[in-house]
Amino acid sequence: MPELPEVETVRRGLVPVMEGNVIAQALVNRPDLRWPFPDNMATRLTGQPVLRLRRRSKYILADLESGESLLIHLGMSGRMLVSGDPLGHFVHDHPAPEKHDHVVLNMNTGARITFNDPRRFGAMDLMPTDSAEQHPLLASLGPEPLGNAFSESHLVAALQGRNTPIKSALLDQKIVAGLGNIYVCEALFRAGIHPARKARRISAKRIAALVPIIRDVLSEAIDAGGSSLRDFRQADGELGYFQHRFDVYGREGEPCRTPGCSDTVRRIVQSGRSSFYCPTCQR
DNA sequence: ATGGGGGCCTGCCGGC
DNA sequence: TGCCGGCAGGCCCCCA
Repeated sequence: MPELPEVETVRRGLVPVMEGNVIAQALVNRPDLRWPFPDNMATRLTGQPVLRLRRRSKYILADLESGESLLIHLGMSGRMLVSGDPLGHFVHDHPAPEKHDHVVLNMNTGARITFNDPRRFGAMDLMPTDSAEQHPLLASLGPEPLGNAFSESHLVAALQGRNTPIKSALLDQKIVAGLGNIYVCEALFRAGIHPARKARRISAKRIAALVPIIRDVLSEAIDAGGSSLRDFRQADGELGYFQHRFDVYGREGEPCRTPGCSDTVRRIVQSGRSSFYCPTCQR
């Protein structure tokens, strides 16, 4: 159930296993996830050296020597399991296959990467590396929140006149890429902004303050993922799931963490999604 | 153009 | 114990 920090954690975990190594064999166990896999995906992956692993928003891109890039999206329930890694970072033995193991990549090093996704909201696709940005899933994405293009002036301009709740606006991947429900809730808590407040009713000053807060929330989560990744290496090789301490997300009815605040975290539903917030601290 | 809602899937959890 | 409704962190598509 990954947002940007979880995807980045998965990418970092895959780098030592994939980058510079060859996909000796790709096994594709069903014709599709959310969408059909591209024609001959297994053939187009098999034998390919992986030059580089990149991330754009919540997507991982593996650049192959053939000039194609493999796009990986984990959807809501996608997981990457690494086993048989000769570097010793992950479990050495290959575990028994499990339900929902949809794609398996056997590397020339003996490492195996298994993509497991029960809900199948995930996706894989292949496209030319040199036009990857034009891929339909990537073409209309807004700036990376940890990059220079995500500036205070960008966010102020993007929210200008928008009549939608700030919560919905920050979930809009065209405005800023990579945020999901959890980190939007967390960022709005830190910024002291009520999730239902209309974007156009928030002062430019408060919008601008959101930019470093969003960066901090995501960076801290990535750091937390990096530290727990070491634990997973000793455990079962699973990448991307880690416990992180949230201030409001999933804490309905529990005390607000703001020092001196005696209120409790509330939950409201916006566009069918839960929003968690403190009514005293967020206006 | 913008904003809101439905739908895709399976698994899990709490209540009866 | 079993069944059922509600819920889940993403994203696309359609409609007003």
